[in-house]
Amino acid sequence: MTKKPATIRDVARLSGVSTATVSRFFSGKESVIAPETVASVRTAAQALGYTPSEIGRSLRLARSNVVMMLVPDATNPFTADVAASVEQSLNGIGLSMVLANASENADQQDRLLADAEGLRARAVILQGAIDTPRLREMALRHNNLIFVNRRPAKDITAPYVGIDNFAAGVAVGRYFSRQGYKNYVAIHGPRPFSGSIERLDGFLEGLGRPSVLQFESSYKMEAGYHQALNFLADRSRRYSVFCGNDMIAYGVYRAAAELNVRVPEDLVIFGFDDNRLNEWLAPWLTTVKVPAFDFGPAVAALIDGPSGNGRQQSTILPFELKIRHSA
Amino acid sequence: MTKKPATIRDVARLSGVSTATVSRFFSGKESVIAPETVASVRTAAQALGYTPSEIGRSLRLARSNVVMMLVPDATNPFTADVAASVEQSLNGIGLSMVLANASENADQQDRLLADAEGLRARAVILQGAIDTPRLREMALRHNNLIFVNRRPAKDITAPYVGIDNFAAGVAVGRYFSRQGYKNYVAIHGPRPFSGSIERLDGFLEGLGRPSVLQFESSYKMEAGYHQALNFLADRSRRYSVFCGNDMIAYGVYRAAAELNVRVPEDLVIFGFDDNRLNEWLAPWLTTVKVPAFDFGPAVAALIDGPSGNGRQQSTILPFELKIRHSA
DNA sequence: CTGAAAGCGCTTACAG
DNA sequence: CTGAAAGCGCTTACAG
Repeated sequence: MTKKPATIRDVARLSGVSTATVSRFFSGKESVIAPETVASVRTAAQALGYTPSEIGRSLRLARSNVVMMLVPDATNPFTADVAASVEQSLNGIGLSMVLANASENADQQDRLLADAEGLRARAVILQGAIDTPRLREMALRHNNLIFVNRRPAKDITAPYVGIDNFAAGVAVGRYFSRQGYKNYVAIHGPRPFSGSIERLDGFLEGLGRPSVLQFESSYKMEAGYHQALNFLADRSRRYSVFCGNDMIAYGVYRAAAELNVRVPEDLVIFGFDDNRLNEWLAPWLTTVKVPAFDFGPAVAALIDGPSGNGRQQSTILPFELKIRHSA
Repeated sequence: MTKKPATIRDVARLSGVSTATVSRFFSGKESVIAPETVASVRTAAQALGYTPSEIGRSLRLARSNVVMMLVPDATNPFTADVAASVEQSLNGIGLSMVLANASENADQQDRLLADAEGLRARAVILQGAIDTPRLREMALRHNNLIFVNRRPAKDITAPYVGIDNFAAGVAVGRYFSRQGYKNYVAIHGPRPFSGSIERLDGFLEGLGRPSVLQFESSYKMEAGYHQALNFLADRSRRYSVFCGNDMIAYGVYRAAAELNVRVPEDLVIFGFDDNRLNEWLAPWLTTVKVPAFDFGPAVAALIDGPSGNGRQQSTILPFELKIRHSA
């Protein structure tokens, strides 16, 4: 800052009123103030370019208007859409959202949780939480944690917004089984993410638990690509692959393309999320559609109200199988 | 928050020292404190689950550790990569980054600028700034604005980090001209973004200013798709299209696919950014590569130092034509 | 090595 | 309708 910003005292002085009155003006209590006073405060504030300090206000009110969202990977389009949806809903109730990248890394997540405490964040939204001691401890101390897209660990009580991952896995497993696919492969997400395991377990359940080749992978194209190389070399079988998310599926698809493996003739691919890229760049991908834009209102409802004690129940969003070309 | 968080006073009380000493411990002045004192403070803080309030600290120090980045569209993968790069570099020097979506909307941008002032953000990074009165006024009042990827308006003095968009446009124009392309089309980004016009003007310059069909478009797939429909109906010509960014190019490509227009035989497409999706989902796209991951260090260098007065000169990053299949 | 004290920018119950 | 005053959680120059 070149000049230091004007304070409430500067405005009070210039308009010849007390800071209390200026404060009332900026806290939406204009109706209590005499019209002439309102006018003079407004003029003074404008002349000084005054914007109330959120810091001062937060300190006084003992709560900030900042909500922090932790995401495992901000470059994932599905994650970005969920974040955009939540941000919009939050703005609608006067809150700001801060986005931070945990990068699928437990230490990084814990560091950011500490930051959120330091900022006295109004709420912490965890997209794809990793179960760590720090997180458990924080859940004990606060009731402002919201889990999105992946459930909290069993013994953490906190609201969850997202689909029923197990049920979705079951639906995919049943579909595979009905279609008569063979040579099942599951490239699931990291085990520390509860959602990864739920999707996998559901899939096994839906299949009726026959043998399934399992690979653990981060939720990235690169990882899906490398995992696919593990089994695609064997050209004698037609594998049918359930991917932990669409990004993994893109990676598998690319590996197939490079090896001249045809989809779906020689390889079946099923994704998860139905991120917006599918419509434009991967219209061939059969996947589970998760309604990214329904997250915002559901999350906002959990924070709503000045007291911050929105209802604490979880919201289970619907999912849908989107059958397209690849399966 | 269930219980209200512990304060520095609680820790002081429990450990039997003054708040000054606790403060010193948490501000990295441990070396000044007697070892036994350190130990007792540490124990007390742990017992109470104490995390220093960033709000109290910010108020006292009259500066926060928060940097706000405004992006035109967080779901654009290029934008997301630049943001990730900047965030990482900022974290490296103890700063937090807040991401907010201006959504290519002047009013929304101005609202967020006000938020940034309220938060007393250490710096405001504008990816794709829109030239508004509010922005000019703010540039006058502060010296903590950093323009990324699109230059500030001519009469705003603030550092810029990004490529030379005009030069990149020239390079593409020359390439079109050398290849003997005809029926030039430019689908450029919104005029309020200086970068859009620089790319377009450069393109015209490189071409030698022959007639060019021009369409203004937001930087989105949807928009590129709809703009392409304007000229793709005319099957008698082989158009050669310079797109304002890769997202627009994806939209054009989809329109072509739907109309059975072959690329590059019947239609030439040139993108801009070379976002990470190209490697995986659009390996056919010829484009201008902008080094997304070089932005972070360059931006951090402008903020560096506790006084916050990093060198104020701009950084011009290199660009590169990536010739692939579509042009 | 340590503490008492002032003050950062706000808001609000209280009194008028 | 308005103001004086207390206090939110910190840090730091000053004194010891």
